[in-house]
Amino acid sequence: MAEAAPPLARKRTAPPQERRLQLIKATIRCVARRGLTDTTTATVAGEAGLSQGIINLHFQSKERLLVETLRYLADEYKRTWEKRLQEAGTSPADQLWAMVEVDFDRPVCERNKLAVWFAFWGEAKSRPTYRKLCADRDRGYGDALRVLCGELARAGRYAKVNPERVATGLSAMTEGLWLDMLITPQTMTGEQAKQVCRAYLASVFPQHFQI
Amino acid sequence: MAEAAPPLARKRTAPPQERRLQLIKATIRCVARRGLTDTTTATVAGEAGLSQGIINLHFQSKERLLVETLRYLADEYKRTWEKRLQEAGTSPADQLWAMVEVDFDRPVCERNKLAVWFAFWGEAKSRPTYRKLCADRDRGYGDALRVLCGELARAGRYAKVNPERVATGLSAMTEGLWLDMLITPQTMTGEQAKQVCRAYLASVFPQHFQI
Amino acid sequence: MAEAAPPLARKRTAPPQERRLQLIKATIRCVARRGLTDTTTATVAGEAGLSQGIINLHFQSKERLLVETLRYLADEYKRTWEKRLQEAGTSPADQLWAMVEVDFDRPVCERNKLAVWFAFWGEAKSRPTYRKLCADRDRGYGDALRVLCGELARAGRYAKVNPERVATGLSAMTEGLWLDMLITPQTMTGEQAKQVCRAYLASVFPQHFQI
Amino acid sequence: MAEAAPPLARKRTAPPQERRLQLIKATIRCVARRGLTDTTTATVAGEAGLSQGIINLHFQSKERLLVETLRYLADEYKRTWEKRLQEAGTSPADQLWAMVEVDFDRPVCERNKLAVWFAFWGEAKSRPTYRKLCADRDRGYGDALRVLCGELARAGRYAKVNPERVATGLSAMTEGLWLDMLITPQTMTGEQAKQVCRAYLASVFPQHFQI
DNA sequence: AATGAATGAGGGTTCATTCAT
DNA sequence: CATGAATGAACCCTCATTCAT
Repeated sequence: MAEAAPPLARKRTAPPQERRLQLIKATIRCVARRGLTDTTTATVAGEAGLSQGIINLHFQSKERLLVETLRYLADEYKRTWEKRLQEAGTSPADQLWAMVEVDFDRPVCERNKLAVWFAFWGEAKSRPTYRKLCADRDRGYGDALRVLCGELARAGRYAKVNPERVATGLSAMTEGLWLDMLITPQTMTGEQAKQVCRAYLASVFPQHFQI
Repeated sequence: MAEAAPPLARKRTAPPQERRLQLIKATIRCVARRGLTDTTTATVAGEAGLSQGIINLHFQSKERLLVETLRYLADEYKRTWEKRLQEAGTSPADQLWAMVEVDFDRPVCERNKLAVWFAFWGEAKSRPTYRKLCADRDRGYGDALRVLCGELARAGRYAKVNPERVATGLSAMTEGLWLDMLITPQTMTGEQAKQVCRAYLASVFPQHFQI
Repeated sequence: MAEAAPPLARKRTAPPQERRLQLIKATIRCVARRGLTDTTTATVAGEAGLSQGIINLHFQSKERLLVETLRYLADEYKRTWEKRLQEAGTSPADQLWAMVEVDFDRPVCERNKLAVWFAFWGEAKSRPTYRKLCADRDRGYGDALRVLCGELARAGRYAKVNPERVATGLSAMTEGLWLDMLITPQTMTGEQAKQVCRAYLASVFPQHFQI
Repeated sequence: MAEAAPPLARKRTAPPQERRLQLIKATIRCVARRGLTDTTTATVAGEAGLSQGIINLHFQSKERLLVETLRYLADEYKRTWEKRLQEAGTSPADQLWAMVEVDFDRPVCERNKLAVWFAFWGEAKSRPTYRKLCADRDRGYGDALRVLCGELARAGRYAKVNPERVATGLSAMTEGLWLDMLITPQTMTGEQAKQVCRAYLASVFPQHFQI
């Protein structure tokens, strides 16, 4: 997993923030590898190379660890697209494409993380806490997409385009493509997924996107 | 569901096939209401109004019950779109639209069932059995979509359209829209979802779909 | 422990009431043998010759088992003195003495049960539930004692006797004697304890009790 | 308790003897407030305002802390009645009454300490160490009582009085009254308890005690 | 002398499964 | 075919104890 080179002897004690992150990353690997139903505190602690009690020491409960893991993913997601958006310049089309790429590049689009997203979505209906965190992530990304589609539609005189619907459709499409990457990784790669999205954008905004 | 007229008092014994279906339906309600991690055999049996041991009696194990539930959903899905396709006439555009509608109409698109799909997808990475069943469903539907998109592309002289990518994108979009219906049901209904898909089809096949 | 002759093969299933009693008796033995702090659900289940989960099956929680055990002891105590009182005839002195004897005869005064009473008293300050049950037992017995002392005081023209105080003192004395039986069983037996009480009664009601 | 004048900021290090006492007092409060089963090393350390590891540092183990706490109570008890006995003059009756008062005055008779006594008695059957300490306390006090009752019986020509039994009964009575103070504090105060004992003594030694 | 992060054995409890009825 | 009392492995969590600081 290419972790930062650890000190020769693993420290017996570490700053809380570091331990928490270590455990969250172990949780992601664990949920990806075994699913949420087979992820136990022992499993996560073992994956982190730490002892049984460590999770309750740092997170009070397994449930809290899971929530913090979801929050970590959502934060990382947001931080990533906000950064890429800044780097993408000022052209709405470039920005829109940058948003698409975020979804299919690291650090967001690792198969482990996709698996974890689906694991939480799978519990979302019955867990308001999860649902809210998922909804927030969605809304943030979706709003940015809507703004960009709107700008593009006006800029390019795409009279018939309903930016709202295009943004919603694009956002949905990336999530569906994640599912394909999760379920049939051998027939759907990040690059292919980008092309599918590009084809969509090309058909909606033909002046700005070509396949 | 037009069940066979029940006797006045609920039968204490029933044909196995009927009991199995009853338990599968209880499982769907249970997983939707409580999530996979909180779904227990007792919970399902209780939801079905039956006794503790009933699941092992009819399915040997909890795991088998879950697999059969997933299989039931996949079968129902397939049966539904095959039937609608037949009823849709011979126009590729009509057929394509029928396929979209299947995804957002009953019996496929109930919020409970969406929740269950996501629950299984959430475990799919770590459970080859689930993954295979999910992949089969996807492939079946996707293939049909590809054929229809191909026919339409040829029929309409949509030279630039890559039917493969359109089909993949459309299929992904419906799954992503399901997620929206699951996570934010108040901002995404089946009708809205259809319109988002229609907008997509209209931009790809403007001669055949209008918004 | 002189249980009712069991069937040759111990029944695998038993009426709930019977199982509960079996577990309560095992709890008494366990608490007496190991103390409340070292009494675990595993310990009790083992003592009863049953499996781990049995306690939660029949009592929902360890705490409930303990409360029911206390309630059992309190009920048995009450039942026992009420019965003895009836059998003791109508003379207040005889009745009073019967009450004393109850405290130092079976089934109430077994060393195991004394140990359990003290175990609960030891937790009573911090557990209102225990305290209430203990207070109820005390009050019931104390009230009966007060009535009898009052009758005796009037009947015998013991002008200076304050029946309330005598009853309270007598009740306290028996509890303190239980402590002696618990802590130094080799120097305090039930018979000796009775004599101590008798000496007390003889000094208060000399016409009715002789040493 | 006239502690040595503390420095402005609480000392981070203190003489071991002082720390031990501090922890013993914290233990008494803790056991009284939460019971022995819910008293943890963390709880005691927190009550003392000190850190997790402090108990093992000063007492090696939790068990030793508890034993030392019991020993502290027993020592304090002995010191207290020995001192009061000295101050009580030479009249056996006065001395006897002083012994009774010790049991219902500070520092012995605080509800917290009563609770702790009962907590240890509750474990005494299964813990020889506790039982021995309790027995020693009892014996010391009981012996003194026996001597005094004997002196009084001879002095007052109480021919029929068995001093042994009276002493045993009196000692038992005070312990039983402690139980009343513990379980139903609103209906039994130290003063009332003394009166109950006084009534007992008045009936046994009418020339020396009046109600 | 004191801290508090870390450990890991063991606690109460849950739950898939069994089996006598 | 159906029940539900019983089992026991495994879960999450607690807590006495250790040890680097």
